[in-house]
Amino acid sequence: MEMNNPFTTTTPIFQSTTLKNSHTNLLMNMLASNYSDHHRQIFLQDDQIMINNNNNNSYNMSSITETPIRSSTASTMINYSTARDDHIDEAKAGAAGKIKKAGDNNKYYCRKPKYAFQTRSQVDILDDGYRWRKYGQKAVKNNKFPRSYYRCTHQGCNVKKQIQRLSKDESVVVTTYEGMHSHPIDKSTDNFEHILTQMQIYTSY
DNA sequence: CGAATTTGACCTGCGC
DNA sequence: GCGCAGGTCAAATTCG
Repeated sequence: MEMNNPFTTTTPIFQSTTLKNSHTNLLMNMLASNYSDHHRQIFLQDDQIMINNNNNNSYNMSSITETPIRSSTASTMINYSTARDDHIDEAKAGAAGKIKKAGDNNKYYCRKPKYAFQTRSQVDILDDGYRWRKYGQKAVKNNKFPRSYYRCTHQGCNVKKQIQRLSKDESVVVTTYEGMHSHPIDKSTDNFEHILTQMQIYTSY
């Protein structure tokens, strides 16, 4: 399963508006200019996401095992991680890019990219150009705000995202995407500047 | 009336 | 096994 690593795209932010097939990548590129480990650390503490700093391919079963990359030049995008895919790949057990199934060394799940970024925003739902349907909402431990779960409505595209507001800083919204869209963006990108006005990139601390 | 959301039930992994 | 936490399902409800 070939996956696009979003961080490998180095297109400058404002030239990348031509990347109409992935508005998410656009946002990530936009954020890819002001990264610090400190940001990531803050996020990890707030959201209690475990991170695998050793990058030693010892992935957990958990869908939130992290594989940080480009630690010196990445972005306010918080992390890049792997999520368990739906189907099991038994043919390539042990190969890079697979997650070992717990309790069964012969079964490996495929990996999907999973990444998050945080923005300062008055509204929870930022218009990223794709169409989403909400399918769940859960209370989160140690957070007074609920987490909302969305799926891309495009047929055959099972990209998901989660949105939650931080308890410790109510102005910060964390959006986590899982998977890569397999189709063009659903909406015009004309409103991209409107997105920018919704967001204030997290540059303090 | 069809589509989207709400929301409690249900499922799974994990730690004890 | 049991309880907790996070994630998903799906019937009921609301929305456009």
